[in-house]
Amino acid sequence: MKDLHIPFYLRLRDKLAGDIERSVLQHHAKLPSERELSKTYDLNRVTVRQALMQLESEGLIYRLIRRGWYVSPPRLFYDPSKNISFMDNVRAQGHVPETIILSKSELAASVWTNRTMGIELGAPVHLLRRCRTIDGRAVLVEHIHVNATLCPGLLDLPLDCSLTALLREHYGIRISRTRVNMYPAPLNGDQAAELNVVAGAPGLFLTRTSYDQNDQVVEFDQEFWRHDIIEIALDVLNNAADSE
Amino acid sequence: MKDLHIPFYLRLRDKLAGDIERSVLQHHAKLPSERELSKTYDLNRVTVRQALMQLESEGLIYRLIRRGWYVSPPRLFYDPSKNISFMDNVRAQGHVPETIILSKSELAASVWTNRTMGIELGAPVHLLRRCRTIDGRAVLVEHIHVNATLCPGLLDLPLDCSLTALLREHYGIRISRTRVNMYPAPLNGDQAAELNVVAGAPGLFLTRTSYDQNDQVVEFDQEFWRHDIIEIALDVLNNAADSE
DNA sequence: CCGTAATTATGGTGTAGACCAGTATCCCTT
DNA sequence: AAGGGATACTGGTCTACACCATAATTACGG
Repeated sequence: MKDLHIPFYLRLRDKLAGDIERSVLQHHAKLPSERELSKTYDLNRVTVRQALMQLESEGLIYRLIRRGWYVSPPRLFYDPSKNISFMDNVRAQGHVPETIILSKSELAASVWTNRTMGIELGAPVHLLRRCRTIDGRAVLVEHIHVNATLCPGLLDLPLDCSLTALLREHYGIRISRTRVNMYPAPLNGDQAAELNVVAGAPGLFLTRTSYDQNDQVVEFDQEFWRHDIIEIALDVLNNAADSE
Repeated sequence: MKDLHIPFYLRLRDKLAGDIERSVLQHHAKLPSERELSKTYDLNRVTVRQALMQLESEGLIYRLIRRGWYVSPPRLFYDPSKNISFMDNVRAQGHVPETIILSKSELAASVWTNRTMGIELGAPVHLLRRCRTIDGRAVLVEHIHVNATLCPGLLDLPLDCSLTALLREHYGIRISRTRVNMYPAPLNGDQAAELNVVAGAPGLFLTRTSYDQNDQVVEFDQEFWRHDIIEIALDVLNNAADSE
């Protein structure tokens, strides 16, 4: 026998999801306050929040911390197998991208840097932290580590565009291959603050390890995305002998 | 001035995360019950659950519905750009995969099927629902739609292995390219039940659209993954003219 | 008219308690 | 020894309330 009872928080979820689908609520529209929803649907505020957080995890709504809940716009497509820059990709889909430099510094390679990048302990490393926005909304923060021995003075160049282009044009470094890793993970402390979300909000963690012609790690990039911003999409061409 | 106050639920999170990292708690080990944690750390059960759900969303722990919370094992690597079958991929990483047929049926193409697969309305479509496990634990359910006109009788063949192999060997169909899409999304109702998780638990939604030599959609696969199971990893080779 | 201070409203965090629906266990009966 | 039923326990859902920090708004004073 099936359980036909649907919890209140899922019913409210369905109601609101329906309103969004039928465009009763437009993109970036503000939802009523939690207390107001609580009153109109005669539910406890805790239950209302359960429904809202459900919708958030589905990517249908997002929140501005201590300000309210808003309807999410459609996702941005991202193809990790292609080397299209963030700026170009966003523009190609009809939106306005922006890059904000949060901080830049040079530090000595730690044990961790040695492990992930193969840079000898104490050697100089550039650390660049940037925030990217789409249509004025912060969608990701990134921490970029660059082997400073290969590109001294990099941080004095204009850093609000493609780093790969800078490396190629100013230092003759060509990225031959890039390793991309990603998995869903919540945004914590610092990243959450930059993105104006509550600590622990769902996110997508993506790393990019770029190797040069000599198979040396030039750049190690950690990207913390809001989870509801992107949809990963790639085309796979099938070679002769494969199984699935 | 920074806010130095750390909420109780995050402190408990940190404590438990530390225990897991230092292997005080082993993989698949059961955590104390919510009420017990509530008592030992002198916190309300709601607050304890907040910490547990935080750890769940980070992929550090998972839950068996109404049974308890357990420590997650490491993630499985998955390269969407390669055509390695689930079975091979799991085995290659030292685990035991299994495929369970949930249901199989033939139905007439709906409007939705027409849109996504380009099959004319009313034409026959095979629908296969499977569940995949790793070391005995259900990790994903998949709904596979196959253009039945191209492969009559497919459902009478053994379906617990690679479909692509069946299509090639029995029908001479070769998949020339596959479109892979994915984004984080919670598991709802049916999928959640199959995976023994609570409705709304975090997940990863992945679709695979396979085209044959004539660029016709042969197979449309929807996969609902537990979010903590996989890490997507792929290598990108850089061509001559790219930006980032 | 503008800038600032006070007020109000909002979401974020937390407590205490309750009931329900499944799971696991143990004990009793056969 | 095996089966079955009562029972304790677990997580899942929900209420009612409270307090805080910050955002938005209003009121006030120069």
